[in-house]
Amino acid sequence: MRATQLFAPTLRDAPAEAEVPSHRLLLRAGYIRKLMSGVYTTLPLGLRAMRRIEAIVREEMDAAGAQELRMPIVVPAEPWKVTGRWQAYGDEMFKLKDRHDRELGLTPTHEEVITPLVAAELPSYRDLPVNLYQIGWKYRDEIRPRFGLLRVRELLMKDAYSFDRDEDGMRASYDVMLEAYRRIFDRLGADYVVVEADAGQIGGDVNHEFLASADVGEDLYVACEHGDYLADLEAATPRAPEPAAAPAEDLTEIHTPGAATIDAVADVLGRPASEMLKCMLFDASGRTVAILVPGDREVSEKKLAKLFHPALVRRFEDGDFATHGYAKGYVGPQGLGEDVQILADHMVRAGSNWVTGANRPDFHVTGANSPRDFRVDRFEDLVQIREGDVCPNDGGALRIGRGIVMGHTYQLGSRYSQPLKATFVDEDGTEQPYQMGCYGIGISRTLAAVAEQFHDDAGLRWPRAVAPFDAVVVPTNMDQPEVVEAAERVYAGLRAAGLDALLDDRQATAGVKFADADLMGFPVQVVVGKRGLEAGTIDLKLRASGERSQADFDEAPGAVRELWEQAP
RNA sequence: CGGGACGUGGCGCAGCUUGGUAGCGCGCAGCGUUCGGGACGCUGAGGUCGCGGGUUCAAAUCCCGCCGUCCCGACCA
Repeated sequence: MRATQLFAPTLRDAPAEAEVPSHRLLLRAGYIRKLMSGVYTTLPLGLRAMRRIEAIVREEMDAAGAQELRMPIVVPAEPWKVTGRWQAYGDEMFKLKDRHDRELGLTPTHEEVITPLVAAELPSYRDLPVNLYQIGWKYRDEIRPRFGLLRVRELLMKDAYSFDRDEDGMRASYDVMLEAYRRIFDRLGADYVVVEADAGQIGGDVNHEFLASADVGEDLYVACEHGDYLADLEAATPRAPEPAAAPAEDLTEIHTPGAATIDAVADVLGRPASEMLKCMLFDASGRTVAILVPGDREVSEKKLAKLFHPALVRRFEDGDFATHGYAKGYVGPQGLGEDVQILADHMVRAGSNWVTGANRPDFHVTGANSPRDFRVDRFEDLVQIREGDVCPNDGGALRIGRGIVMGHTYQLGSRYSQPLKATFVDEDGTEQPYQMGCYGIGISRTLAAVAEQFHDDAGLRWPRAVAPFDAVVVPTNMDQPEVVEAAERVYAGLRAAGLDALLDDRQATAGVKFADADLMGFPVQVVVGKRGLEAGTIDLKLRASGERSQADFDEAPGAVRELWEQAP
């Protein structure tokens, strides 16, 4: 490819709207352009890089026994209503109507398409297992698209779906996919972790996320300092501390005027927040629930949502306090009626002689102990995890990291096959729902995630698995025919050596070409100039390390290939 | 949706407080000089100042409404 024929407009200044490195650099280096919020055009360089990723994904999917197909992106509403996701996705799903006023949607994922397809065509246990995948566009009307390709409304995704006869089969298929995913991300050169995660909108029990570690990652995960525990922040469960055995003090009411927050009470009493018992009220589809956590901890509303699913949990608002007659800021678990369910975090077990609300304005109590002064219906994992919490496996300290979700795998079981009545006839003649798994990789996001990990001040510096070109040949003196001619020969030699090279044949100064080469991030730069030619050499630069070297002009292809192989 | 900011040639910005001529850098075109880390000179093209309304003799500038974009929160590949 010649630069004069490549549509790759570079920007000297970063557009003001781009904040994170991947967004800024993909725009500047001419990989993408924005059409509207969360929707991007992929320019030739971006498309090449994405195709490199796709190729690796395809190879590993095929090797793992999955077959590629392609499904529509415009789909009828009905199956989505059957599975409940028409409702569950809500405004996040793009919805439209055709001329007959039929409700249609743009696909956020494809369970509702593939499941009926398989059910109609693979009626026997003899047809199983099967694993089908596609690489295609997904649509999600995100609340807030951001960070360039990292969170968009139109995304390129590889989605695979496995269908098995029973749960053992599903788990086996799942394990095969997990292995394939590891190979994919290893080959991409990305620095990533695999964590147990929250299932979100998709559903199912077991699931894993593949996270590229990155400062701009929106997903928090916890990792044990000893490396034996990894989990998504929302799925992580710290080890519950040992119950404490302090002598119980008397329950005493104290006057705490105006101290309606934990901090205020801690201030008034001169005691740490960890000795307070935070009692938060929630409404779980009409039922009142009290959640107890130590005063220095936050309640994880995601964990609550999961615990109470399918009931909808929401925090009490001012109106709720009023109608139920609770004093906001002064609620304590003592004396709450039987109609109120009281859940406490495991950490509450470890404390005693709590300071908590007295259930009337401007008063708290000290010395509150369970079960003498208040009851706990159930102990659950309810707190938001934080740095330094205790690893459930070995007691090590947990650290919090940030990552970008590149892939997510789920064991769905019959979450979709059941409602969609997708069944096969088993060996014993009975109808059984398929046991499914689904496996996603955000191709466009992965490109951005890799860019987050591989860049410097000068621009992108792709690992060779992703780079749109393996090398760029830069003739420095376009006014000198012998230089141009030599560059052409090197370019031809590289192609003969199996390298996908870009020849920067633009009538531009060397400085411009060097700057663009750095910006675009090709692994190897080959400089052909007058100076070198006189000595019979070319100059090489490894983008990743900035390391420069020389090679004999006559041995250019071999030398470049050798250097390229040293690239990450 | 709640909170914050921004919208002026392709990109980055100034001008707005205190209404009166639309300006700078980069990029783009032509000519010349340069030519191994974003060269230089001269000449030139390019702007409904986001949109609509209002105030005013006069609005990029003041007022109202709308739209768009970005950032912080709840969602996800």
